[in-house]
Amino acid sequence: MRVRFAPSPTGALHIGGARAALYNHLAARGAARRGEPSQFVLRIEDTDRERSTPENVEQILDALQWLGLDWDEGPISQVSHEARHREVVEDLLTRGLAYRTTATADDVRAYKDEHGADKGFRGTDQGEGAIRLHVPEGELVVHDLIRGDTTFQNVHMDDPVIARADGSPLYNLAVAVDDIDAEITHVIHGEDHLSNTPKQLLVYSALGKEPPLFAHLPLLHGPDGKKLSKRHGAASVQELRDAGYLPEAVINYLALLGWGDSDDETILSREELEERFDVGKVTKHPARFDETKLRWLNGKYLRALSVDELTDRLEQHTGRTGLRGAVEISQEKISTFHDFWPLAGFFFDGPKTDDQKARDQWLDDDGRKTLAAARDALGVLDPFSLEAVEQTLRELPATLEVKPKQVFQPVRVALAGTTVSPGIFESAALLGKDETLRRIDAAIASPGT
RNA sequence: GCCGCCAUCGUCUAGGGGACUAGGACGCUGCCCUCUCACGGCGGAAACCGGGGUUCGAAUCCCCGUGGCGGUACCA
Repeated sequence: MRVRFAPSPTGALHIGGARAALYNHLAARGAARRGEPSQFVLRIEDTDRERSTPENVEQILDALQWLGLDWDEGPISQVSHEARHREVVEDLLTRGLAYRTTATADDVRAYKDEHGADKGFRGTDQGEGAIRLHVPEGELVVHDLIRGDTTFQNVHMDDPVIARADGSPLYNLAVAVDDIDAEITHVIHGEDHLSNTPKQLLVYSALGKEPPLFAHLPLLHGPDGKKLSKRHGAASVQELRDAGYLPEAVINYLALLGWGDSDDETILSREELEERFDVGKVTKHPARFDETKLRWLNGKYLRALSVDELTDRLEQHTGRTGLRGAVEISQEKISTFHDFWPLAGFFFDGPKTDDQKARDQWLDDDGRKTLAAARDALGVLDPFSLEAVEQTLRELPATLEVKPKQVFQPVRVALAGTTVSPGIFESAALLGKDETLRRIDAAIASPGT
């Protein structure tokens, strides 16, 4: 099996593109596991000279690497094959299968007004202008692994332009030729290409080649059911990375977005995905990209990481060091990298100052009295260990004849400046005796209302 | 307009004529755990787009309708 991912470098790697890449990759690696020699080819579809830039290519390669989607061949620039494409075009011209015409899009429209909207444009050779392929009579059948056969009546198809007036090849010609030359066996790509496929079939048949197997993946939509785009938040792989997601979670989520097998497992390793994935079982309908489930999945993967591993990644993501202690006691409370700092930043930046409500509620007169008692009890501890802190604070409610919460929350607000934090004993132990006492003193000195 | 694809809980899906009182997951929700928030555990509500067929029997097959989406470039 030989598959390819062929993005056009017109921007960042879109999530839909990443999913297409993943499905190709899983298909190839899965087949390889079953003993079938398989390759995943990366080709850059850069024949659109206006929009294709080296920066965009770089972005796409970065994103694929981040996701762990490695390729066996490439990246191959489609433009680098231009000579070959021109040669094919010449050949088709010589054999009378293609012709030159100066007809423009407007002319095509005019032709249809005259011949009926359901009659495709048919031109004649004018010796100059763009190069179009003659569409024969009959019908073309796309054999699709996901949706079965789709039949297109040739009369509806305009003679497709395969090269510009200057001879530069266009997408439908270049794709087919490159897939033939690269001996691609399975073309797995977006459903937006479904209506292009008959045109490519024409090229295959003009060249006397057997077409590959096709699989047209349904498109991805945003939460509102509209085509996924920037305004839905994260729409590209780099945005997901920046938002603090783990690549392994993104892979798992994407794999299950539009595909599922009879097994009800949700958490699937790369290996399991490769073993189980079957492109024929991809759903036929579009799927909505919903970040909620990705968040949950990401939390699962995050918690499965060792403290060292998570610390390492978090330090890379935040550019800070010395996070291990805070990471250890925050791990079960965060779902993405981005959740970390809002939760644990107070260890490093001091208590939060933007939660007046918490101060008002817990640092009132009663609260500060409790804090004073806590300060006295903690002040004599030596060593200031987690066990000692916990034992000391746990004894306080009974001594003061108040509810546990009335001790723990004021302490929490004193240390963190807010009512949400990692465990209070762990937090105090991590801050250490001096800092803990300093923060409690500060809270007693500057009360709420 | 024309061509084409699609349609199961709010979301992602399982289902390929009887095993369906339609299963799982996220989310929502009740309880438990509990120093906050989470995590975790145990429950709950929640769907076959509509109408015709075919059949002893349809979520599953066919037709029509409706709705969504894609294409309709000398873009990819």
